[in-house]
Amino acid sequence: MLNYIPNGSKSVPVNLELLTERLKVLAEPKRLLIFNLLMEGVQCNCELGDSLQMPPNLISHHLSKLRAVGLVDVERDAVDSRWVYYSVNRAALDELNAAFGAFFDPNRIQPRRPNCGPQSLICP
Amino acid sequence: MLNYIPNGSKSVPVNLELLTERLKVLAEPKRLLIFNLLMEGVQCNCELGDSLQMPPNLISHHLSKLRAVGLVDVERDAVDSRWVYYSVNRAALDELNAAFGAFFDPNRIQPRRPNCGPQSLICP
DNA sequence: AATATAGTTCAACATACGTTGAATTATATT
DNA sequence: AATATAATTCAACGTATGTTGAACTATATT
Repeated sequence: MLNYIPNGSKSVPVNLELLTERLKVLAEPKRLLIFNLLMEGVQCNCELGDSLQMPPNLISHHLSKLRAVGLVDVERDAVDSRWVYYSVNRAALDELNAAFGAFFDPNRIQPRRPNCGPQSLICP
Repeated sequence: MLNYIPNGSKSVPVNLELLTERLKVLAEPKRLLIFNLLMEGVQCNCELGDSLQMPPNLISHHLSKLRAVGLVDVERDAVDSRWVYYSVNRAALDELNAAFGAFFDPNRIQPRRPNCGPQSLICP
């Protein structure tokens, strides 16, 4: 019902859709650099643009993708609302680490159980 | 020399190029499903195609991308070399987990140190 | 020798996506 | 009121990439 993979889906330990979605957003060189700066606490658009030598509209674009998957939060400055501050969403980061760790856990690796090939008698 | 990011690069704890490269390969729904089956020990092309209901040439294509970044190994059957068996490269998986864990470590999150905005006196 | 099988490679297509420059919004300053 | 500033949105472009069907390679079987 969740998906129609005959064999594989039964033991998938995580929400694969969410994991793929977030990995896709992170798997981009400049976005990963932006995220890295956010991990260090740097936050406003202009700072990111200066540090990474990227135009502000590109920063905006990449940040909107990071926001779309919940990895980054936004807050406007209380004194001068022209400034917006970006930060890593801690809960999403924890979720990401948990999902990634569960999926890529080396202990999940199983030895080959041949259902096919000349050393098997099941498959044609 | 390594790269020309003025501020951000100094404390990046991992090889960002390799991490991005591998995440890019994994951040694709069907490839993640293939990799999931390989974690479970299923290995030959035909099995993957049957389980995921995908044509063998597509399986080949995705597996070649997983191989290209070292995450998957290939071995031909000793008895009948028409069959090829795919497996997760344990060393690469460990590397991936180490890099991911180091980069997305929640302890890396720092509070904002304003270099910009109205609450700062440095930046215009 | 001829046929079948497992898998790969190739060419072509459609779509997704990062990048760019200009226009736009919203707030603050003069 | 007019100008400046921080950021976003929009339209357009070029490239990258997943998908498909057919051709091809290599090995095994009859």
